[in-house]
Amino acid sequence: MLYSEDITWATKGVGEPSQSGAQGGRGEAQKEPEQCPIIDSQGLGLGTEGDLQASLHLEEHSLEQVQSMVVGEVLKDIETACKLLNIAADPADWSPGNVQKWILWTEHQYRLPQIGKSFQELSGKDLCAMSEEQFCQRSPACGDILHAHLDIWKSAAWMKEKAAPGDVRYCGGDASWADSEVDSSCAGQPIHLWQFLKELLLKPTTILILKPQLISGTLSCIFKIEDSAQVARLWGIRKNRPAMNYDKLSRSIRQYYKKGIIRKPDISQRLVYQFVHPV
DNA sequence: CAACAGGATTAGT
DNA sequence: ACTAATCCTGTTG
Repeated sequence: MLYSEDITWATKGVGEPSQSGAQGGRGEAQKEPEQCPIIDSQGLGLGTEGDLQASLHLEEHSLEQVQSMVVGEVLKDIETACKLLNIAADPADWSPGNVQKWILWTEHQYRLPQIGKSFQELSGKDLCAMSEEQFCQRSPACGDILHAHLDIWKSAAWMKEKAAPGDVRYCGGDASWADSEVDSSCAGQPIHLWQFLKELLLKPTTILILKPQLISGTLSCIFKIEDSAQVARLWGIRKNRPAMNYDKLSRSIRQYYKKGIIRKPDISQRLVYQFVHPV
């Protein structure tokens, strides 16, 4: 269902806005399935019918690969957004406040024109029941786009429910995954502190917590270090630096000030920092 | 006292 | 060259 819409949305939306930090290390993990250049479609093939069928089959196969990859990316993005905004994955569970957050977030992520308060007072269920026309009525500028985004969230929730009804996720204690660091971002290259912090933010832990706030219409990426000693310990483990402590770690964070990666929020508080570029 | 700011030096890549 | 580790002096709540 609505795959074609998903794909067009994804190619328009997903790739572009990942200018987070310096080199947002996200896409490197899975390489794109071999790009077969012009050769396949014209140069060699098209002799016999068998060849043609084979190449068609190949194309279909790689299309499937691309599709599942894109779906995976979309699900990951949704999961990230849920954690950042502290909202449920299923739009049907949203309160009016959640709806407001989601709209602001989507608006911000995809550089949509400002919508204002035209969706206020609507619950997630209300939102889900609305047609594209009704969306456009409330927001002529980008109602269609918002509707499409919501559709993706809806089908993602639907897929999730179908795939894992009794989904018992990692409910274990905090540091269980940390010591057996088998993390995704193992590109081999040294891990940057800011990457490590972002990683920690998106994990189910209370060592480091996000406090997404709406500041002048945009979402800021403010976080609080709840356990400085623990953060330093984990960082020391990751970098194989047993003598690491928060004093030294925070010095490294401070180095980010002039690089424009992390800063202190406007109202400076102890152990609270802010990523300059929102997610 | 622990967090914070930032200079200087060294280490590791 | 760059990032981070280490060490340090001084400030602040």
